[in-house]
Amino acid sequence: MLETIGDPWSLLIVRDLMFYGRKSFNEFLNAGEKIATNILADRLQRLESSGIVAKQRDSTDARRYVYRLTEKGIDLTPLLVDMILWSARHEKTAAPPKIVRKILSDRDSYIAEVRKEWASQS
Amino acid sequence: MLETIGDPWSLLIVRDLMFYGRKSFNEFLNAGEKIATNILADRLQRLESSGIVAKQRDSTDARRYVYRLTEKGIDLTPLLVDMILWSARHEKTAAPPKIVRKILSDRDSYIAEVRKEWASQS
DNA sequence: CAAACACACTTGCGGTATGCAAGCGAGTAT
DNA sequence: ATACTCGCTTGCATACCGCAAGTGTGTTTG
Repeated sequence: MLETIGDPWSLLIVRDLMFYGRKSFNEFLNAGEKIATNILADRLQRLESSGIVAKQRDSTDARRYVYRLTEKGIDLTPLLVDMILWSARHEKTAAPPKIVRKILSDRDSYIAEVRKEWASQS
Repeated sequence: MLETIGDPWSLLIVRDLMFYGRKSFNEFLNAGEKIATNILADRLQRLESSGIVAKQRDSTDARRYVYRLTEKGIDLTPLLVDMILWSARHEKTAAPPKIVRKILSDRDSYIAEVRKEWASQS
């Protein structure tokens, strides 16, 4: 658990994947958090080998890979949602207020919504 | 958020505090995870300065300090509970099966229970 | 078709954080 | 008074990280 989740970068990648629709190496890289390329490559590989994300070639551009959440990764949704809630409450959060408000009004249905979005892809 | 939570050791300390009733330096140190003393001292200080735990002298033994969760720390309960659930589902977890079963049957009331236990101390 | 470019990495290097063992000062037990 | 406990602090070797540059494969452009 903590080997995979207890790492800031891994969590950020999962978050980008889950909430922001980012899915390729460059999209993660340019996500504003300034992760180094070697660290990103390493974390993606770990996330893959721990079965949280899956990697496949982009069908439209063969140099590119597409990363997606596995079932195990999708199951992290409640956890990330709780992180967002906690941050919103106790720290100046960077999360979009729109999402925060939505989660605050109904956590469970928001989780169900995220799950539904991913259901088609996995 | 990730500065405080995105660190494995900090999370373990909060967990020990929240679920296992550990509250002194030595109790954290001998919690089986083999954290180094310098790291433990550093993490406790960070947790304190970020307002997640509070430190005070033990009234029965003046060499000892007692650490306890603040309101901000207690609010991490749902998050830790979700971690336990996720681990129980996807990894061979080290969490006591008894607790896991209890959480599985009713997450919200378990969280309320933890909160209640801490209410008296804060 | 060749040259330029994009993408996902990999490598080298200097700096920071970590693990380990030992030590230290204040307080307690004998 | 002496030995011991507790919560650190210090020194040192190793591991990890951030940054910049380079590599190989695949794609676009003239």
